[in-house]
Amino acid sequence: MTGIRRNRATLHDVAKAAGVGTTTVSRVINGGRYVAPEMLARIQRVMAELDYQPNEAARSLKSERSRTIGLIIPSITDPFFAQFAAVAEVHARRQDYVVILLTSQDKAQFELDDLQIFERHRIDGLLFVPPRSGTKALLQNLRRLSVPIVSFDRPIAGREFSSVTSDNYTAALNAVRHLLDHGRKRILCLGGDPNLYTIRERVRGATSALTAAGREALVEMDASEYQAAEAAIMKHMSAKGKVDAIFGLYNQSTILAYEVLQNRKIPMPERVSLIGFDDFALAGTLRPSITVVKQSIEELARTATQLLLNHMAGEITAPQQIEIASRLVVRQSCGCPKAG
Amino acid sequence: MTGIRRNRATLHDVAKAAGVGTTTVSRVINGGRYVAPEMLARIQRVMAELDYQPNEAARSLKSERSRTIGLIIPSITDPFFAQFAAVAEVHARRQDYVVILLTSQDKAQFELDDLQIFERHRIDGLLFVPPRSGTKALLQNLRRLSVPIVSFDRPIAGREFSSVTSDNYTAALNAVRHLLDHGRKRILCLGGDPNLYTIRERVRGATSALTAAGREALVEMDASEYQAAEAAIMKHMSAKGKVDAIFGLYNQSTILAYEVLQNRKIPMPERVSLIGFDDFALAGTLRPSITVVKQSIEELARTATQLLLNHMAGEITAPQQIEIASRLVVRQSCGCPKAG
DNA sequence: CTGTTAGCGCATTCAT
DNA sequence: ATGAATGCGCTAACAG
Repeated sequence: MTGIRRNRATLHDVAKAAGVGTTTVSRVINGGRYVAPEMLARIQRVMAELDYQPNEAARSLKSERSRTIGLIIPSITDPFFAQFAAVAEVHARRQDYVVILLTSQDKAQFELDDLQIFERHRIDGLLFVPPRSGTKALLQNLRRLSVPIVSFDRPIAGREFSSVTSDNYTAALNAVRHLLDHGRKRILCLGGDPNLYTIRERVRGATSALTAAGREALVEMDASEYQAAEAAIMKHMSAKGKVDAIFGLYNQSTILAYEVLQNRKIPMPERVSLIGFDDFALAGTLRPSITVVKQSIEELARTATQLLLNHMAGEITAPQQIEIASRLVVRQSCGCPKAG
Repeated sequence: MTGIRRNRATLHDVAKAAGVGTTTVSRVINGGRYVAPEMLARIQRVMAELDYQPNEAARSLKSERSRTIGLIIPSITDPFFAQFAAVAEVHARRQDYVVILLTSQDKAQFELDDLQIFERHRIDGLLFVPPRSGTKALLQNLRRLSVPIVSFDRPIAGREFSSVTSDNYTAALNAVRHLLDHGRKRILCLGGDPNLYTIRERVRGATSALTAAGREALVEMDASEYQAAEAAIMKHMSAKGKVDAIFGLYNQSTILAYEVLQNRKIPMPERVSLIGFDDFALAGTLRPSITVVKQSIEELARTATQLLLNHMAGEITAPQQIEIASRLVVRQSCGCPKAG
């Protein structure tokens, strides 16, 4: 539907109609302090009558605050980032900020483009997921923005900006320990982009646990497609030291591992047990249900947003690196005798 | 990280540094028409040197266009709406629009709040999912916005605004026919909020198919929790005319139906077959895999966004009601002898 | 407590 | 093809 923009009432119109100066009306808009109660009531009534809505562009131009927070995530269809966006929106809104959403497809160039758009829109703060490979250009552009910034899920090299991440290392270490405690000896870490900070940390954690237990760290990164996952798994199944457990480094590889084991009729968890990093819908519904490392997305997101808002309010000035603990959600696929 | 806002270069600074008037610089920003080639190059160089980025607030104030599109969806964590948001963002961006995301929790009051926020930000167009119950206040506020509007997934009463929806009625009708073709005689339609347009249409379509076939329409709307779904299903399983098929009216009820049948060890699809409305991750991975009605979300979203952009460009003025066809994705749960 | 005034940065007549 | 001048709607001194 198309609509002709009517003549909207301006602050001046309100002032005139109420028989007061513009300052007073402006004060009412901004909380009504130092305004006589009757005056305030009158002006509010006039504003309602005229359907007055302040023009944010004008406010922004004058006040140098756009009441806007920029959000850059790789993709909004990834449930992990979607939940981040959801939480950020809610908390930002509580402080009268509005979220402008831009996605980066995890591409460095897109991310730079996004930053430029945000520069033009003069956002007051930025929440963002850094691209796989942080370039020097990225750092430059972040500085140029000259607003508070908090990175999410992955830190930015240099500790120059605040970040909120999961305890990928520790969580992976604990997950693998859990498999070792089940008596598993040959554990395959499967899948994930090795350029990703989170994946690298998880591999590092898993490797730590394995070497500490005197076990070999088996890692196959290429498992983003069913074929590749199957090849990787079957390679290790037919080797002399057959694997007896798989640690899925992220959602996709966990699900593919599950499918491969199902299709190959390899008993799970009896013959091969499975733990995945990241919970997912239906992880508890599949048979066997899948044991996973569950990140506290809500807490991650809330922490990041609050930290940003604190920075924006000037309450915190030094950059902070915050890590949020994940927990193991024990289901059936690891070998624990639990119900689904 | 906190940052002090540096003195950003303004259009005036650029003009001065380039030794030209502000008009010429403004022309360069807006496409560079009617500017001598050398001049254009020089100004662009100066802009780059000064890291000049136009202030959108000022442009908006002056031009009455914010280069902003408002997007209201019930929730960003719902994969259906997330994909809508993703597609909208991409297409909006191509036309140099930025998307401001607001969620409504499917609450009428939130939606009104969202509209007010958008009114202040002077969005140039609105994409939105109407709340369950459209009030007259909603219509008023939509009109007051006085910008092009396209509703998504659900129409707005009155055909006053454009809408893009799925062919819920027809798709449901076809799905139930498919079950009837399999020789199923007692089909239970399960779950969904009866206040939702989409659900009502699906029930209507299913009912149509059933009555046309001389079958009774069995409908149980209360199945949003496992307990309720189980009670509803088992009630119809133990009745004298046992159900032999279930039509899940939306994701959640389909999944719950699947779980109930699994837990009760009711052979699927032999004893009871299942079709769900809406595809979902792992629908093809579960055993048996689930046959679903798959909406063309990408097409829905693209159509809605393009329609809005067309309205905004003034290329289309009359409101349009567009319906996008869904298709049946045949897997195992309906009884078809297909591989998973 | 309240009004007057002066820009914020830009797009746009209107000249030239 | 270019420049000077005006004002978009609002906030923030400042004066009262």
